[in-house]
Amino acid sequence: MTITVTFPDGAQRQFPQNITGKDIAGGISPSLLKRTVAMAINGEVRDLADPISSDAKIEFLNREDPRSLELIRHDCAHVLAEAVQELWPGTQVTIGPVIENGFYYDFARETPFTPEDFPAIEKKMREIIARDAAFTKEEWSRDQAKDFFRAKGEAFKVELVDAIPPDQTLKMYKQGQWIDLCRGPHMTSVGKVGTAFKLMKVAGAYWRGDSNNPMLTRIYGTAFAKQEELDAYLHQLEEAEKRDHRRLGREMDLFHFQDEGPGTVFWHSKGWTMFQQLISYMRRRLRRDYEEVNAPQILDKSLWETSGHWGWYQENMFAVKSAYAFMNPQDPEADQKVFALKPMNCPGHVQLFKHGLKSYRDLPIRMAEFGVVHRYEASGALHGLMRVRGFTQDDAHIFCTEEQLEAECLKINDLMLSVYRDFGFDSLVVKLSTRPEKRVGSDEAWDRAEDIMTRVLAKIERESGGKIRTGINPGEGAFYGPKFEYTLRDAIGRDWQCGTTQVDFNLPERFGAFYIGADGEKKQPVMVHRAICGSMERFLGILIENYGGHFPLWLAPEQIVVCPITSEADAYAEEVVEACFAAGLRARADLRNEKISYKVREHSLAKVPVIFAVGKREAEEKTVTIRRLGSQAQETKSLVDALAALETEAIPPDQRR
RNA sequence: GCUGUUGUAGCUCAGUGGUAGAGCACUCCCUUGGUAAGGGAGAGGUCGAGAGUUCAAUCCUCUCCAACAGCACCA
Repeated sequence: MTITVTFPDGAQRQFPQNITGKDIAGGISPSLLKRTVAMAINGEVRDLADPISSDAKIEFLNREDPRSLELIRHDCAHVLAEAVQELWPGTQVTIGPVIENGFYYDFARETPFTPEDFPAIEKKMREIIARDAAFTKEEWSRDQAKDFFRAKGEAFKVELVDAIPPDQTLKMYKQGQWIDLCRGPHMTSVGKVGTAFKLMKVAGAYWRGDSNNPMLTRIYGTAFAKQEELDAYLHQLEEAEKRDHRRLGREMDLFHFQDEGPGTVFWHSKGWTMFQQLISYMRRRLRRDYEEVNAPQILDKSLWETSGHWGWYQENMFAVKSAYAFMNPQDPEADQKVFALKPMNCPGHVQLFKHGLKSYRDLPIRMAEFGVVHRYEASGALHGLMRVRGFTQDDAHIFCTEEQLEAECLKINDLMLSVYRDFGFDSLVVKLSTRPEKRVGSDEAWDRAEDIMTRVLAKIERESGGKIRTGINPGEGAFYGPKFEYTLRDAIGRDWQCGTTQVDFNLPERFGAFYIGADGEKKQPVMVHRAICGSMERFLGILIENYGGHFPLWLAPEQIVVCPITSEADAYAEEVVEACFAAGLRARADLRNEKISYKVREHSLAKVPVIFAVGKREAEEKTVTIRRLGSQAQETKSLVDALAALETEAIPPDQRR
C-alpha cells in the first residue's frame, strides 16, 4: 500500500503508507531533517514524527516559518513548566496555552511566584533547552493518565483528563524525563525553542476562568524565533507605554483621579475642552436624524423594578437616599424612599416615549442623550478613562416597528462607521452577542431578535469590502436583548468595546409602551439601544492613545501658544492671541520671563500643535514665526495668512464634507 | 471582587526603629535671551488612613482605602 505525497514545488512521490514526515525529510537530505521542526499536512501543522496515512500535500516547517512561532511559544511554555517543577517540586501544573503575544502557564503553589523568581526560572529553562531532549508523543488511556497524575499529586491534570471529549485520543508529550498531557503539536526537540524568550509578569488567574474556583499563579512569557524579534517586541511595549492615556493625561494636564473618587474623572480644563469638542462633533452628526433629550439622574427604585434593572443589574447600581434617612434608617418620620442613580438611559427614554400618545406615523423615533450614567464596577476592573464608574454615553434609543428594525440597524451601522472613519479607525471588529443565561424575555422574542441581527451582521460584512471582521460571542448579550459590539484596539493592543447596537423586545413591554397602528390598534414598538463612542470617557482615552497625544488641530485643547522672544513683544503677542480668538482658534500667550528655547521645549513636551514665536521683527512686520509640533522647521508668515491656514486646518472632519 | 505588587513634596524617585531628602515643577531676585532646560535664593510633606507592638513607628504587625499587573466582570 503506497500513498502519494505532493511537495510545495508540485513534485509528487510515492511512499509506503504511514511513513513519518521525519523519514521523508531524512530521505531527502540530512540537512533538511536537521532544520525542520514540524510539518504541515494539507495545511495543518503536525508533529514531524506523525505517520501520514493517505495522499497528502506536505510542507516542512523550519524555525523561521511564521507557523512555527506558535510551536516555539507552546514548547517554551512546556519548558517553563518543567523548569518550575524542577526548581519547586510539588508545584502542580495545569495549562499553558499560546496567546497573542506569547504564552502563559498556570501553576498551583502555596506561595505565588514573584518576578524575583524569574532569573532562576529562566536560567533553568536555558539549561533544559540546552539539553535538547526530543519531544515524543504517546497515546494513553484515560485511566492510565489519571493514575499517573494522581500518583504525582496533579489534581488539576486529573480534572483535565476528565474534561477531554470521549471521541478524542489522549496524548502525552515527553521531553526527557518530563511528561505532560497536551494536544500538541510540538517541534522535534526542546532545543528548537532557542534563546529568544523572556518571562514577562506574574498574576493570579482562576482555575478554568471561573471566579468560584481557586486562584492559580500564572506566569506570562514570550518567545520569538530570533533575538532581534524579541528586542523589537520589547521596544514596541516601551513605545506603547509612552502612549498610555493615563500617562499622557498627566503629562498634558488633561484629567486626574484621586482616592476619594475611584473610577470618577476630575477633568482639567484642557481635557474638558477635548471632551466638549467630541460632544459637539457627535451632536452635529445627530442633528439630522435624532432628537436630543435629557432624563433625570436619579429615579425611584420602583421604576428600576419595573424595568428589571433592580433585579438583574442591582450589583452594579448605586442607590441613594436623603442623607438624613441614610444616617437614621429607623426613623419613621424620615423619607426613606430609595432612588437609583441611573446606570442606563433606556428607562428614562421609555418614559419620554410614553409621554403623549404616539402614532405609527411618528415612527421611527430616534431619541438621543449624552447621558451621564453611574455603575458600581468591581474595584479591580477600573482602568483610567477606559473603565470608570461614572461616564457619559452618547446614547440613543430608537422606537420603531419590527418591519423598520433591519433598516434602522443598518442606518446605525452607517453612522458608526462614518464616525470611526473620521477618527482614523477603519478596520474594526463587529460581533453579535447572543442570549446569556441570565436574561429576561421569552425565547420567542430572543429568536426573532437574533434572527434579524444575524441577517444584519451578514450584510455589514458583505458591504464592508473585507474591512470589517465579524463574529459571534455566544451568551454575551445583555440581559434584555442581543447586541452588536463594535471593538476598537488601543495602543497597547487592548481591545475596547465602543459602539453597541442592542435590540430590546422587553423594555417596551415592561413599561407598557405602545403606539397607535394604522388600523387604530395599540401596537408595541421595538426598542433599539445604540451608542457609537460608547463612553465618551473611554473613547477619548482611546483617541489619546491612538494619536499618542498628537491631536488633529480641531481636537487639540490648546491649539496655539504665542511666545514673545523678549518682553518687548509682549503687547504684540497679546494682539496675536486676540486675532487667534477672532479666527475661532484656541490660543494663549506665554509671557513668562524665560528664553525662547525654554518655552519651545516646554510647549513641545506638552504637545501643543503650533508655537508662534514673535519678536521685534514680527511685531514690526505683523508676522508670526511658526513652529509645528514634531518638526524643527520655522516658517515666517503674515499673521493674516497664518491664521487663515490654521482656521482651515482646524475645521472638524464632518464640516469639511 | 480575587491573587500579587505598590503608596514618602504637584511630578519622578532616594532613605531611616530616634518625627525626612534629591531632581524637575512652584515663588522671588538677577538675566531681555531668535527655537528642546541661563544663574541665584526661597517655600513646600500628619511619609495613604486607623489601630497595635515599643521608652520611641514613615520604617515592624494587623485592618481599611487607593493605584498598578493579571483574572473574573463590562461601555
